Amino acid sequence: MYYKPFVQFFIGKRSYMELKPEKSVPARHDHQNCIDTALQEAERVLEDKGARMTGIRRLVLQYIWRNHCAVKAYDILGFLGDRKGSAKPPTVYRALQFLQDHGLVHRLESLNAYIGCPYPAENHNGQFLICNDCGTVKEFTTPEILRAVDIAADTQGFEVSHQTHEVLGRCQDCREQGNGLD
Amino acid sequence: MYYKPFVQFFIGKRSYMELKPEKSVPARHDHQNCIDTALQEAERVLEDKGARMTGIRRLVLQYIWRNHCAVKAYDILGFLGDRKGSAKPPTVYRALQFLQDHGLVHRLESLNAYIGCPYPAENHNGQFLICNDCGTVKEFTTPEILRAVDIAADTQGFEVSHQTHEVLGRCQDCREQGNGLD
DNA sequence: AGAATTGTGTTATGTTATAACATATCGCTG
DNA sequence: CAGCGATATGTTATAACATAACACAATTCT
Repeated sequence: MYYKPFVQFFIGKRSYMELKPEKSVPARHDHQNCIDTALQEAERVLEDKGARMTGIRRLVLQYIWRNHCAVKAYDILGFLGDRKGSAKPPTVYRALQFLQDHGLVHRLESLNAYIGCPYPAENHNGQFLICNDCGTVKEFTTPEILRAVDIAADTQGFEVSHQTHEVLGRCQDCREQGNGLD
Repeated sequence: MYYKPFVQFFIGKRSYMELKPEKSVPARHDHQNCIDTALQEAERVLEDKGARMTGIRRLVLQYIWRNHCAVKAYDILGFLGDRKGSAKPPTVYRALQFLQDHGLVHRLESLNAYIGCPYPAENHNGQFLICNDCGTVKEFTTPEILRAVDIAADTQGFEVSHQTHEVLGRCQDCREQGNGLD
C-alpha cells in the first residue's frame, strides 16, 4: 500500500521543493529575504497580540535568523555583548522565552539551541530535520504524525500540552559533498 | 476515514492495556518485576554483545528503574554517593553513556533526564508520553510515525541517524485526580 | 607474568540556565 | 503632564548539567 506523501517543508516562507538545493541552503537563496520576512511577520504577530517588539528582542531574533542553523544562547549573549556593551545571561534567556512564548522561535531540545520559526502565526509544535554536518535545520510537519500522536495520546487518556520531535542525520547536500566519512 | 490505531505502549514488559490503571502507575503493578526483568534483559543483551555489566552500571540501571519516572544524572550521583562513598559526575555520565550505547536507557532531551528502555534488544528511537504532573513516562511506538518520518526524510534526501520524539502533557491518572488546576 | 584493553577515580573546568532583587521604561489615566 | 501600574532590563550570584584530561586499577587475552 502506498501513501501519497503529504509533507510540507519550510525554509523561510517558501516550500523546499522550489529550491532544489545542491549546496548548503544558506548559500542558495536570498537569505536577506528570509530575515526580512521573518522580522516583518514577527512585528505583525506581536502587534496583533499587543506584545512589544523591543530592541533586544529584535536583535536576538535577527541573530537567530542570520542563517538556517540553530543558535546557542551564549552565542547570542556574545552577539549582544558586541552591540550593547555588557549583556548577561538573563537578558538572553528572557528574550528567548518571550520569543518562544509568541511562537517566533523554537527550542531544539537535543541541541540546547534555538531556531527561528517560519510560521509564527500558527500555533504549533515543530518537527525538525537537523543536519549533524552543516547544522542546517528544516522545520516540517506531516498530518500523519500529528494524527498518530493524537491517537496514541487519546488511547491513553493523555492530554498533550507540548511536543518536540527532532530528527538528526545528514542532509542531502552534505551527503553529496561527502562531508564526514560516508 | 477511520484508521484502526496500531499503537503499542510499553510499561515494563507488558502492554499497557492489561493494566487499566486508575492511580499512578508505579503504585499499580508489581514494579519489582519490572526491575528484575529489566535487569535480567540487560545482563542478557550485554552478554550477547560481549559487553560488561559492572557494579556501577548495574547500580545506575537499578536506580533508573526504581520507578517509571525519568531520572536526573545528579540524582544518580547522589545515590551512588550513598552507596560508594564518593562519586563524581564522570562516573555517572560514563555509566549513562554506556547504557545508552547499548540501548538500555534513553535520554529525554526535554527533561535532561534518563529513562529505562523496556526493549533494549530492539535498536530503536523511543517516543514518549511524559506527564508533567506525576513525571511518569511511557514509551510508545507507532508505525505511522516511523513511516511518516521516513517519507519526510526521503523526500529531502535526508539520512536519519537518530530521532527524539517527546510528548509532554498530563496523564489520565493525574487528570482524573484533578492534580493541578484543570 | 606481561601486555593490551577496558573501566574507574580525581581534579578541574566548561556549558547551560535561573533566582532574586534593583532600576528603568512604557503606557495609561486622572 | 504627573503619577501609577505594568512591563522590560540590569545586575549579582549561583544552580544545574556535562566533559576534558590524566592517573590508576581491574579484566582478559596470550
